[in-house]
Amino acid sequence: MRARWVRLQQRRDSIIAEVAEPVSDWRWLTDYLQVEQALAPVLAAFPDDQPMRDAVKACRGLRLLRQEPWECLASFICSSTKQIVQIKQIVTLLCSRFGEPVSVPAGEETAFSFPSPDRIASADERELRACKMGFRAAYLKATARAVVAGEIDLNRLHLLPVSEAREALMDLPGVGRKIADCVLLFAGGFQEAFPVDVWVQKAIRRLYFRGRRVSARRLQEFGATHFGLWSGYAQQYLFHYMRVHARDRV
DNA sequence: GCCCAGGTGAAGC
DNA sequence: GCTTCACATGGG
Repeated sequence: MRARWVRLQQRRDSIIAEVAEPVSDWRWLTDYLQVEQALAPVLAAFPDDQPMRDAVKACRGLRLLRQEPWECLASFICSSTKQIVQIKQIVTLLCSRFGEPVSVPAGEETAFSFPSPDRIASADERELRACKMGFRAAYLKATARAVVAGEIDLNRLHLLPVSEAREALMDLPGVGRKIADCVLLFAGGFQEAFPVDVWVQKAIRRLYFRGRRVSARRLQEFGATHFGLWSGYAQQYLFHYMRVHARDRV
């Protein structure tokens, strides 16, 4: 997939995209933003309970992206026990040090593509650590090598049954259930994937278990069964609701 | 200083 | 099976 520069602005009923070069086919962007995905049937499939009603109300219009699989996988490998601002910083450093320059509009700062698996696989682990990813550097490099070696075909994961795709991802170093589910959901289009991170754990504990002590395993089970066929979307509404609108209030 | 962060893997019961 | 812990690094 070719890397492109784009700046987006949201308007009430539209999105304005500024690009570096003339574009005749916008599918690369509409696919990424998933703007063709009708939200009504998704929201209608959510459980009809107060937590989901509140989350939907607070996050009106929220959609999932359809990300490029390698970029998604590599970014989430860098994400474990990191704050989101720090993850952004790591990804920015990775791009500027290992990515390729992309064309930008006149007057804009140089921008870089997300680095290829090949480039990460051949990077020195110390160079990767210099991108502030700490112990995740070894995982990232080992996974890049596995991808380069053809041990997994990220671009064909979406053709597999979800459980097989998940197993293949979890065979990679540094990839457990949560990161695997993120890649399935954000890059593979598996709408039933339900990544359980600390935010979603908090959300489910507070909203559905009244703060009672529940094992992570049990929360995973609940998430996968309670929220229906579009549980991945439900997860994202809960996640965003919790992070941006509720935090400690719920 | 202390605690926590879009977890994982290894080791301990 | 489950729970606990180390793993880098930075922010609050």
